[in-house]
Amino acid sequence: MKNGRTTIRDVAKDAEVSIAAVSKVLRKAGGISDPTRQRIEASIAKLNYRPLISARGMRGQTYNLGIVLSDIANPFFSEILVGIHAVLDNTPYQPLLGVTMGKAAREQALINAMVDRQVDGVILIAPHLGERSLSGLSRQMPIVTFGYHKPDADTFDTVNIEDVMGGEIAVDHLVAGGHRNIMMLSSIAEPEERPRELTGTYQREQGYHNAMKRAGLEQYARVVRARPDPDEIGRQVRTLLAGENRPTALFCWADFYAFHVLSIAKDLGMEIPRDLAVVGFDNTPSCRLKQNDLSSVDQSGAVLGERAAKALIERINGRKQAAHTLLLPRLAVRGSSQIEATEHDAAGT
Amino acid sequence: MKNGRTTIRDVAKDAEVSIAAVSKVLRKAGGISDPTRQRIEASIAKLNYRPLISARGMRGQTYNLGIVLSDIANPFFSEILVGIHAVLDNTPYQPLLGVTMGKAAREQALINAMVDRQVDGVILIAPHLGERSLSGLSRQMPIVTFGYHKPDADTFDTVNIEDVMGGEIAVDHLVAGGHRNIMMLSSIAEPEERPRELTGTYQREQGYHNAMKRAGLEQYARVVRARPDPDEIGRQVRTLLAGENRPTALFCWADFYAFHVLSIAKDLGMEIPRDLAVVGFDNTPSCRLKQNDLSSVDQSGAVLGERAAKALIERINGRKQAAHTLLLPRLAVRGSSQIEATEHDAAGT
DNA sequence: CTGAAAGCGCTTACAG
DNA sequence: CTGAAAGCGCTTACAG
Repeated sequence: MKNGRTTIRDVAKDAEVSIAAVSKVLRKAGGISDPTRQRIEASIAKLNYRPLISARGMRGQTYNLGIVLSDIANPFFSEILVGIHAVLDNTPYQPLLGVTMGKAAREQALINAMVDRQVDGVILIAPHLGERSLSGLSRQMPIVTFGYHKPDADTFDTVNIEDVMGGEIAVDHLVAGGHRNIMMLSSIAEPEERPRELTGTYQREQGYHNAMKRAGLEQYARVVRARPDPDEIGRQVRTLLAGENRPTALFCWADFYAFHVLSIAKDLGMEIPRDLAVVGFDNTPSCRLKQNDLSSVDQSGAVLGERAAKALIERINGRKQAAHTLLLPRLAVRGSSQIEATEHDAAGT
Repeated sequence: MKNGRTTIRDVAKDAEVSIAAVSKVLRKAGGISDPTRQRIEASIAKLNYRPLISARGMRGQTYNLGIVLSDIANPFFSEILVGIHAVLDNTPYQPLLGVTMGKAAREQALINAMVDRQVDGVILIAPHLGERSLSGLSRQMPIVTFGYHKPDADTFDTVNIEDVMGGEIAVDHLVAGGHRNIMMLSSIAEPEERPRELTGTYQREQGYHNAMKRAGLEQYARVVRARPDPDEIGRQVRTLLAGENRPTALFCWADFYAFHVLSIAKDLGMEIPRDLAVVGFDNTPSCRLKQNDLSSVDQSGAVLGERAAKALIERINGRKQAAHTLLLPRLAVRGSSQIEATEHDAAGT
């Protein structure tokens, strides 16, 4: 009698039925006559009864879904969460968010914590785990990943955008603007279990190389990588912009990096896009601010989140084969890559 | 035998003791001889045993802590989470994040979900609930709030910064810079249960008024409020800057609003700080970017998060009287409010 | 359709 | 110090 909380027994007594009958109504399990069901539903409402999750967990589902992400500060990830919430809002499922703060060890600890809490399934956003860990985990519970390019995975679902194409359209746009010396600013993480080839970042690099090759600009192709740390980004970009073969255009794997590029360029007295054209990735809301006015490859976080949540619920409801979703990116052109560009006339240029 | 998960019974068998003994070791409950304890600990490690949270929840603690926040995209809130994580990292407690997306109804639903999941306590970040709901909730479990100015609450703890002082030092700084027509851009939310007087936003408005009065500028004092929506902020600010008594300086209740002000000012061809000085609040990382270069009232999110987490754990461990923490803000001066200012020479001016 | 009973994996008095 | 037993609030076969 925890805090005098209303239990299934109280409801059964009030509706004058067995607790088994109440349980069946709760789970919409059928095998209940209409009048009985209505009586039970009335008692549930009257007593404001909500089942205790621990007790359910001892036998059945917890209706908890684990959401694991590395960086809660990333606005793009927030949009994914919005999409996930939109799907979950009308379901009994409750998201349990876990943040790894970029530490791979915390990711494993967090997943263990979620297993211990018997989540019904988990969405991993840009996971750092390797394939073995992931497929091991997927034997225990349904899994959907985002930002993990493994379209042949057969024990878990993936949701991604075509990151290769994202890199390509960014570079194509810069090439069309007359740029030849186009460089890419990418990211690098600590050594980790996951093969780098599976990350969106790597795929974007591939897209960059593809487009440079196609444009006959292979000799200009150069990728610089920095850890997601303002100081290191600063060092790399300053070196880059002070160097001999200083680029006229820079494709950044994420808006976050691009904003730092804009900051450094401004600090160096450079004018954007005259002295340097910049294109980011994610099309986060800050891109629209005039002080940034950043062109960016758009991937709809909300749509991605919705797809991931739907896939997970399908899995929980019994789907056995893997489903792999691949969405297409589009480019939002703004002033950082096009003189006198606005979002409107950009298309006409 | 869920997935063949290792249970307390397996450990007991391996260590050749009773499950009660294992339980005592798990909870560090004492009443176990040293050799027995060591044998049990060895078995736990050997079998990689972790207790099932649901089963613990049926009798004792879940070691889950609820963290409820409105907006996961707010970088300041992310910093609070960093602080919370820092404290929790070396404890058995696991944070369960819930996001209300600014909807008061979701806040109540989320709290219910956490009650159903038997969290040992909850940290509410800028809650929308009224006092009755909060004190009712605090009878069920330990509660710590942030951004809820209720220093006389006796059933829950509060952690805050001195928001009134925050408003004052922002305005004092602008007054010292020669400004007289200083306005404030504040926020307004949908009607809600919580009295507005308890919010940091309101307290910042009070600080604004205090400082204006002290400087003899009462006749200039004017607060404009906008919902946290880019379009509405845009409308309000454009009206403001086009009006007769257009301000020479604007104090914004949050950096997010200030960034939009910078964007609009740029769009209107205004020069910052010559045509308009701007001061924000929170000192989020983007303030440092040169395209923003935004002066801002600093409240250390990480410290606030640590304090909140520590207070909650103290409560869980038995503290009965309320504890109220009040931290002091400081101003980070940058170019948006001071000509030729850098973070270094600002102090000398 | 309906309900009595077993049992999930722990914790907590309690007896030895 | 040690362990047998009751019980937390549900779900799940199973019998009627």
